[in-house]
Amino acid sequence: MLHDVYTTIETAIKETSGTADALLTDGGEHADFASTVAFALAKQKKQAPVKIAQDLVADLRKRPELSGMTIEAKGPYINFIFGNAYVSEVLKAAVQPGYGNLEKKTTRVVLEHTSANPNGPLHVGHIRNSIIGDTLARAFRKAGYPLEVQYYVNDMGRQIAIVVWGFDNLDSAQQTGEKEDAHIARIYIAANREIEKDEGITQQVNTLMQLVENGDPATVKKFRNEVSRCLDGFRVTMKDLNVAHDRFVWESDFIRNGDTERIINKLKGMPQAHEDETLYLDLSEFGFENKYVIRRSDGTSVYAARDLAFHAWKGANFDRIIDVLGADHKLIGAQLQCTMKILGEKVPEIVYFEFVSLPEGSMSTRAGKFVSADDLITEIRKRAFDEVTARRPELDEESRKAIAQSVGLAAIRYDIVKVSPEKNTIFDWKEALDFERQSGPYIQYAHARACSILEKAGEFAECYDMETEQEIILAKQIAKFPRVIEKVVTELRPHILATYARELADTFNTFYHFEPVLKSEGKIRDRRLTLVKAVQNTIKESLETLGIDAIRSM
RNA sequence: GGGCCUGUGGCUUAGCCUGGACAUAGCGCCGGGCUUCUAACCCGGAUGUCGGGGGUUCAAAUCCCCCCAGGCCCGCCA
Repeated sequence: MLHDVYTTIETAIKETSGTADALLTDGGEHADFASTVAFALAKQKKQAPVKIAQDLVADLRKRPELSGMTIEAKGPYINFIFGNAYVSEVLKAAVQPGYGNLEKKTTRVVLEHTSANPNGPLHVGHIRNSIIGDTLARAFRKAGYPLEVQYYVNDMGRQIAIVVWGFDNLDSAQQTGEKEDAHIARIYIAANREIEKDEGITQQVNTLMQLVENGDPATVKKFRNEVSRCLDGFRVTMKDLNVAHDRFVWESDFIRNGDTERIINKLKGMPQAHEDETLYLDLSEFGFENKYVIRRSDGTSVYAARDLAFHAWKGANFDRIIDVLGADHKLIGAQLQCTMKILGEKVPEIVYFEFVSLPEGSMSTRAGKFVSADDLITEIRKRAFDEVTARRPELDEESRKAIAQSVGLAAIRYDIVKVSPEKNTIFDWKEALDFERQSGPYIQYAHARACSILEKAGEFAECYDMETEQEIILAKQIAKFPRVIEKVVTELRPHILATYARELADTFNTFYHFEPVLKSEGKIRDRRLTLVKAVQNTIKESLETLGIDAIRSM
């Protein structure tokens, strides 16, 4: 609906001014929309921008399609302020369940995220991938797309071979109470130490890799077994984070089913292909200087070959392919996109996020230097439980635990998703455990507050005619929600939703402190309750799209 | 050496793609607000060479060029 209004204004400006671009932008604090078209016309019309703006406003006010809207010239700016009819329309939609759902689409989307190597637990860097990916997934579903979310299981890598070697050759018993993925990390770290001491082990690891590629049943079974155990651990962590995948796709399947062989044969026929000891592509004409190796001299395939096969398969089954990958994948991601394009296959869209490091430096599973997501979850639940206990001592332990779990989840997810993905971040315990403003719990609190008012209010007659400045500001903030969802899926930037949800909570809190709801009477009470219902519903939809529980009490 | 990303008050951060009205907010700091709808809150104040320099433009945090600093990448690893 906001979109329709935008188009209407845009067309009106173009027709009135005769320009090709209406230069229409968000009006910020001044207006709902504003145009700077007067600046652009100043030179050609040889008139002052202020005069041009005044003349245009006079003409625009005559247009019937803009009636009900306040149009004014403020210096060279032309401001558009929506009328009450617009606000009423918005609120009618915003009180309905599923507000913000966009129209159903038929484009089938496949989204891959997390896909961490199964050689140790998910750490705070991996879950940046999970949370960006899962939030995008929720936004796509809200935007009406049929979507499948996949986890690509790298079960043939050197890391896994090292894990398998460790289990075969070291003291590898699982300790009591030790989670599967933590157990695997312990063996992986120990095995790497052995490799540093004795170079001969590398040969044994290479042998394991050859055996698995050739399909040696015993080796394949060992690899599958350890990888599965690690994934079981991941599933627990991801469930705690409210992150879900529809399908786990195993890398080795693309060897077994012949897809990798098929794509290699196809690549051989390309003009960019070169075959000496290895098979590689020369992509220098596209700006890539290094060789893009597809097959080793010993005949085994490399990761890139399997990845090409995987993406060709995705392209055959879906209309749009999106991958969420760490910034370290930028080069190979670009090479993959380039190669898919040359092959005439669908080109994946890739969302990159920069690294999360620790105050003491980069994280490394191999070196055992990382903060695991499980540790973070445990700590944050403890901290949240203490907080709930201090604030709500009257609640029984079970209720406090449930709230703490939701609050902890909110704190983690929001803390990660609120930052632009291209920003390098340093994990900070103090900040992660903060529940104040610009946090998930802050937004949950605003929601719980709205729920509390509605619960106390009981029945009321919905009224959509807002009057005071605070009411209208809040209603217009609510109006932006569907556009935010649209923007997230268009730009593939979920942090936009995080910012929006916080701003909506801010606006509601300000309203709450200035405009009494339950204490007002008659029509004023009805319309404010309607507004609270709309804001409660919009915050709820926002939180759920962020993968955060919209709890009714906290 | 080359490529990509980042650099915004003491700290963290939005805005940058699509240039425009006093640069967004949080933490911290100073001062206020709970016998009143949940104070995980609200209101007010101080704090900014938008990394540096050049350029384009009526107008630059935003576009272009150069430089500086940090991160990542440039493997017959994944």
